Amino acid sequence: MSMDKTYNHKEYEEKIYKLWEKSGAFTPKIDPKKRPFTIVLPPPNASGKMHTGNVLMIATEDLLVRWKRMQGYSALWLPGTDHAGFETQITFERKLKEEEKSRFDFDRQTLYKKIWDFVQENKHLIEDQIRSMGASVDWTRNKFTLDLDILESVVKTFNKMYEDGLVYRADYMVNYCPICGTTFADLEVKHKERKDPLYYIKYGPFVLATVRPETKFGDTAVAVHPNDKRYKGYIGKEIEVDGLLGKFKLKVIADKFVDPKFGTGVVKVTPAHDKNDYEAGKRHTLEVKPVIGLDGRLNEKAGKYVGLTISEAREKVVEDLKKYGLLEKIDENYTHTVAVCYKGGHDIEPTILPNWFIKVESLKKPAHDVVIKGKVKIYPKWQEVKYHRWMESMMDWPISRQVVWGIRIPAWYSFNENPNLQITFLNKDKVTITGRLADLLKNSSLDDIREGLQTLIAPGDAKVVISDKNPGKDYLQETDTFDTWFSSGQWPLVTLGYPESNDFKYFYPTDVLETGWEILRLWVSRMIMFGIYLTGKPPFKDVYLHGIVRALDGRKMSKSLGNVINPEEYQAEFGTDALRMGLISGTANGKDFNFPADKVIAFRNFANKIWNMARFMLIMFDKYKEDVPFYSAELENKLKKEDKDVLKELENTIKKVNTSLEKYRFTDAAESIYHFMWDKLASEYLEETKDREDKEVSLSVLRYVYFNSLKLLHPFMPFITEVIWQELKDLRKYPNQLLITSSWPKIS
RNA sequence: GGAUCCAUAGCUCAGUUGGUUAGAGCGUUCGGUUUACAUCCGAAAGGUCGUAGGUUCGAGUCCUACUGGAUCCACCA
Repeated sequence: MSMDKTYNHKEYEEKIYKLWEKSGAFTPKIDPKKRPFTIVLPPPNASGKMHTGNVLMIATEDLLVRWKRMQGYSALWLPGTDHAGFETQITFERKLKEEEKSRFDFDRQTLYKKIWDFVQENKHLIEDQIRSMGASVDWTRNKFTLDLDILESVVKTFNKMYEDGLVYRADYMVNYCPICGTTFADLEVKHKERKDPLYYIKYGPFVLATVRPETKFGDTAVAVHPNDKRYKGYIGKEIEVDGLLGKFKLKVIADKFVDPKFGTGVVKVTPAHDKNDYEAGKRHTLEVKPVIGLDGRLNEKAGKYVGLTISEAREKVVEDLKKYGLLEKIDENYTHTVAVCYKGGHDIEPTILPNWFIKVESLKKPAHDVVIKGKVKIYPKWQEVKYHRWMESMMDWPISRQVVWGIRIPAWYSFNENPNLQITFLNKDKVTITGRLADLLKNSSLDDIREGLQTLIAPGDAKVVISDKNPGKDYLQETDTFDTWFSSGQWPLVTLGYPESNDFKYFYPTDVLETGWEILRLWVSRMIMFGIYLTGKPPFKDVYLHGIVRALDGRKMSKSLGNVINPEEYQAEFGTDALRMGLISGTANGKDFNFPADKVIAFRNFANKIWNMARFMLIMFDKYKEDVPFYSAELENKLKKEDKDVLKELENTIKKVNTSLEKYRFTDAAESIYHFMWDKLASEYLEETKDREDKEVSLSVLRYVYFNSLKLLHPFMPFITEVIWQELKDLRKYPNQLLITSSWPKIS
């Protein structure tokens, strides 16, 4: 008898985790006699740190897996980490900056190697945190999104899609961030409200309003609304404009996208740097004239303004417009929303670039159907609407990213056929050189270029070979990498060793995909598309979407607001079990919720409560052990009313927990165990046993009910329940048994 | 502009198909050294369920409008 008065989680958690892992409980066998139950862990960022969302995710999935494992399933929870393209590269570049370096100081393979090392150094941090959370994941099957076998599999899928005619390359108006040097998907662009000056500038016979005077060098038309009487006479005509670079002529077009009420009802059209204008340009076959380069600076078409950044150019252009009397007025109180990239919050510069695309038309229909037909169920049900709306409106998917840290697209350009490749590379003297490939080859060898290659931009009509290997010695590989979601979209397949492995055959399709609702479209929809495309089967049966854990003030956690909650502090102070249970019961139906600090405390208290129940049992059994039989049917005729009551209530609790978990109503399950154990078992029944003469009956019932309660509670609070299970070894029929692999309580 | 969700005790939230005195945790007040636990025990206070209508024998729960808040999508030259 050596239990302290209070439960000290720090003393036990690590030990217990090792006990579980060593026992092999985390590693399910392929057993034809058992039914498989599979969850693939949504891989956290390999170089990141645990945040509250991860904790909720792990708590929820561990709960499901432990429950199924105890029910006798061959339960696999497959862990892994994500290379997290952008995020990691940005983190790494911040590190480089501290060393007064930047990504431009390295060729792409050196940079890749450096990031690889950086991630490998940090990967164990997140993995250790997953361990400390008590996650019963199978570490023997641990994966990383850039593991060789994963990489091969992802590339193979791309090849197959290419052969199936689902891949194409096209010029596209992309959301380009000049600071990050890469494009962002529409979903990754955020809209921010901001006040910017609105300039009214003279434009030939017109005055028009714009916030972006610096793009005027790329204007190829002026547009008005077709019904706008003020300008009817001009439609279809050419006007002459006095510009900062001299006189030029522009066509006046009529298009409904113009809002006659905005400004003066006249709009300059810049197809190369505005989405609307680009679309309008296509309708009216306007010239597309880019004036801003990928470095975010004005190019030679901007004449004397060449080389200025966007903001510098805006300032200078406005100044000059004033000087030449071309600026009519400035509205300083104009508020509009601007597109910014979701990583750094930098302004997005819409830009035309050739990009790799996936045709989604044939993929999205079946992926939509499986949800409509209920082959894939989304919980909570009300989130399903978001899925339908997305599947209805999904457009072709741009999958290329201009970052190094990712899976390189297996496309190859031969130098013979593509002399116009735009190349940037570091030569042997570490000098950055940019130019047409054919020109560069006059001074450098192809090998030097390949060695020092940083980026390659192939024209839209480039001749390309898709191959997982270098097709010949005069080829250069595409420098773009896959969108992270392209590879993680195949995660349930590739982690299980698709298509041939025994694991794949046994564990696929998986059972539950559990994740936050914010990546329903980015990730879940893509997994369903890939799953059906490659195997004919959706990759999971149920999707459970948890809410977002917000800060204590009800707002989203963000570094800039300074309201981020570090889960580790709660974990250290109140214990992992309390933190997990607090989060699990913080929300009932997948809605967003504020971090439930008071519930964490409540469950710490609860942990202590059941701890002390165990102490009480030790004391009692120390006294009466020999006289107390294990509970069985033979005792039934000796039972008193309170015995029958507590047994009945245990049954009800088991039922309640089962049905709640089947419906993913975790809070309901948690609350019913909590109230049963505290209010019924501890406050009522246990008190009654103190006065009972027939200790052999009451203690037998108490032990039976208590142990079954521990089992029910185990998936929610795994550490303390297992600790008690071990502490009470001598009170159990099978002292060597672990709670984690014990059997789930049955209803008689 | 399109859409979704939310509004219940001081705080954070439950309340699943409309059905008896609306619940929990935390907090508050009062009282407890009963040998498992003060991270405990006992008791109490506290809600016209955002506002206004409607459907119904009956509405926190369904419908309409409004007010306030959150979020998503699209877009703003």
